[in-house]
Amino acid sequence: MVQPVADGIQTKRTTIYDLAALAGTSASAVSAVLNGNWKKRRISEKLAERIRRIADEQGYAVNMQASALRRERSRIVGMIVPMYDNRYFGSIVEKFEQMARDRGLFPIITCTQRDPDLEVQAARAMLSYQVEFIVATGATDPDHISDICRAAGIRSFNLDLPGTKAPSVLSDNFGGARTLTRQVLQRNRDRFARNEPLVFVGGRAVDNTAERIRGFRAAHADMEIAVREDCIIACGYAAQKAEQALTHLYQTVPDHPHGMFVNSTISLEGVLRWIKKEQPDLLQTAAIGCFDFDPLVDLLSENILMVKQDVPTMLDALWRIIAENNTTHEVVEIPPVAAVS
Amino acid sequence: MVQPVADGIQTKRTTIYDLAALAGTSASAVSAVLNGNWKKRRISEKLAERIRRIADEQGYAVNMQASALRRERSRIVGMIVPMYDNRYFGSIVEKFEQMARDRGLFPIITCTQRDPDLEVQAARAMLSYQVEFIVATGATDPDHISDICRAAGIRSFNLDLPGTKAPSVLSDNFGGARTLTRQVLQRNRDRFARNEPLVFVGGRAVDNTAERIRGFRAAHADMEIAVREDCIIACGYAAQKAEQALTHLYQTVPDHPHGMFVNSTISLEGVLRWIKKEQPDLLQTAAIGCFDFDPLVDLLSENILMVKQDVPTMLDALWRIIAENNTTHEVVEIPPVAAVS
DNA sequence: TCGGCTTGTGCCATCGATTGTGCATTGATG
DNA sequence: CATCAATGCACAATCGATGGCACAAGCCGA
Repeated sequence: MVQPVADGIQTKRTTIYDLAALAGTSASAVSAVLNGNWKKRRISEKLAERIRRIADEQGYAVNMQASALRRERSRIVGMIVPMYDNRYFGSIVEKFEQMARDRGLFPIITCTQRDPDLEVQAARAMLSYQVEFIVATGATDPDHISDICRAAGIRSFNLDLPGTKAPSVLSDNFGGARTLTRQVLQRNRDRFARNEPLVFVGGRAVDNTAERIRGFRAAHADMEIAVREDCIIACGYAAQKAEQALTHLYQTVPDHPHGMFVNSTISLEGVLRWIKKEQPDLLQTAAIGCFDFDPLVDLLSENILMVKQDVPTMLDALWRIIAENNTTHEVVEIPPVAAVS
Repeated sequence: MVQPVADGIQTKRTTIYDLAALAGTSASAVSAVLNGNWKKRRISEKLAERIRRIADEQGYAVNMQASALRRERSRIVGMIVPMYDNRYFGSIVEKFEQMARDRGLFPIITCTQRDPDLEVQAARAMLSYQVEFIVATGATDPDHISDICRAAGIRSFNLDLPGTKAPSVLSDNFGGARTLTRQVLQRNRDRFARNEPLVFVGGRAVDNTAERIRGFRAAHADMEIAVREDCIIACGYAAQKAEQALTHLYQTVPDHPHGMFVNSTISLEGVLRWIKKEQPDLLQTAAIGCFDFDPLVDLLSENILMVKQDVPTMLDALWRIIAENNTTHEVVEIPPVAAVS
């Protein structure tokens, strides 16, 4: 079983059979010792120790493919994420990975560029690798992913954007948007003597944006300011879309307001590009709100208020639901941490 | 073989044996048809079509665990990344995933928090899942990862930070730092009438930071400005470290310069926090350079110049080396795109 | 009509790890 | 000394997909 060695590189990996031969015992003993249930199999401490030593010397690592096949349990868990272009998804991924590892699971994460086809393709690939469940984060079509998972008999969960066919954990978009909008309106009134509504930019009308717009409206009502219906622009998240939308707005709606509610940091990028090009002093004459947090923005600008979604609490809730294992499709809403700046 | 169904969820996945039974044929025919080499096995178009239809109806997905075990080829490729707290690593991961998928490979990526132990643990886990190679990006100890991979007989590659035991692709840190430093020195001279050296903040002396410091020195020499050796502070990348370092510098070195070379966007975060707290008008009286690019910073500040590392070209080079399959441990240096702002 | 060739399929061993089962020892007890 | 339980371990089947090989059926020319 021991293989030829070329240039210090083994052409073949060490298996439990190799270790068994080296230790003068059987593969089943090796397996039992190395995966920890050797006491159940009444293997002597002496043999266990010898096997462990030899495994160590050989730098043995289980073949998880074989293990998973036999156990019918892969210990792999999957997460689908839209993009890595912002701190929000970045921190979700970092935390998810860590929490998976803490539970002895192996996380595989893939970003799908907000592309529904890629999402489906990624989910199918994960199923082929026998993931134990899939978390669809900010998916464009969460229910489709749930359907695919259900057909394969594995669970799925939604994060950041809700679906109707799996449990969902998301921010309190209504509350967060309401608070943020109120703070921006207030600052425009106090600091810039602007008693006008805000422009709403970014996001897709079909997803959490609807709830945020509801919060946006509620805040205007709270402050007794009339919402400008023609200035609510759910143009998608991409920076360029936001930039174009504002260019268009300023060309076609002469009496538009100046403050803004921007629906993500990536949309904010487009907004800032537009500001730099077309309204370079806007940030000195009006406040902007951004639903999502970026520390660099926070440190560089006085007049951009942000809400920070509470990633740790969201992921705690997610893993609690994963552990619970019941079949209700509950929706858990987590309040954002706070609006800052 | 067909399993009981509960609540619309199959408790057991469909296998090629199930499909074979449904199609009235053998598992080997199903396998051959579904993985595309049915022509070699002279399976009739008619049977192939029937099998494909049934597989489709059943929503069949191969068990990659079984397939990989048998083929002795997982089609999984691994990448290790420090953190997701900046756009640079984010774009590396996005691009790597896409390029892996384009090649029919399944990427698994894990972030290791700049923790050497986690890096090793992650590499071992990937090896257990039989990855075909590992790319260590910005690793704190690339050679250790190379050693582990070599012991398992699989290839490894270094990205962003070089190692001596595997091919490496990285930015031209010397050239990039030299250009950036020169531009910042120039701007300090032109715009702020400061003819003084820069403070260097962030990074670890053992890694690419050394080359950047070399470029930093060269630029000072180019401009005939003496480097302040007591103001070169490779305090690590973490934001807090940079913040503390500057606090300490301003307390203990009274005649320090004011412009800065900051070694990453995450260090910049600490620098900006410190500026906001302790020197709120610094950005109006001195220019800062940052080795790494963040579009939001670019749009919000006039006086922060940045270099953008050329991720697409770096990854093209990486995959070229991966495809080449030769054993030299070459180091490829890619010039950054440009300094902007 | 018979051997030889092509075509189309099925059988079975195999990948490496896991686990139910069974079989020797050993020591204790009557 | 016989009996029995406890102890320590090995054997072999199994997970699902793959691919070498054998084999049957059909066809052709001699």
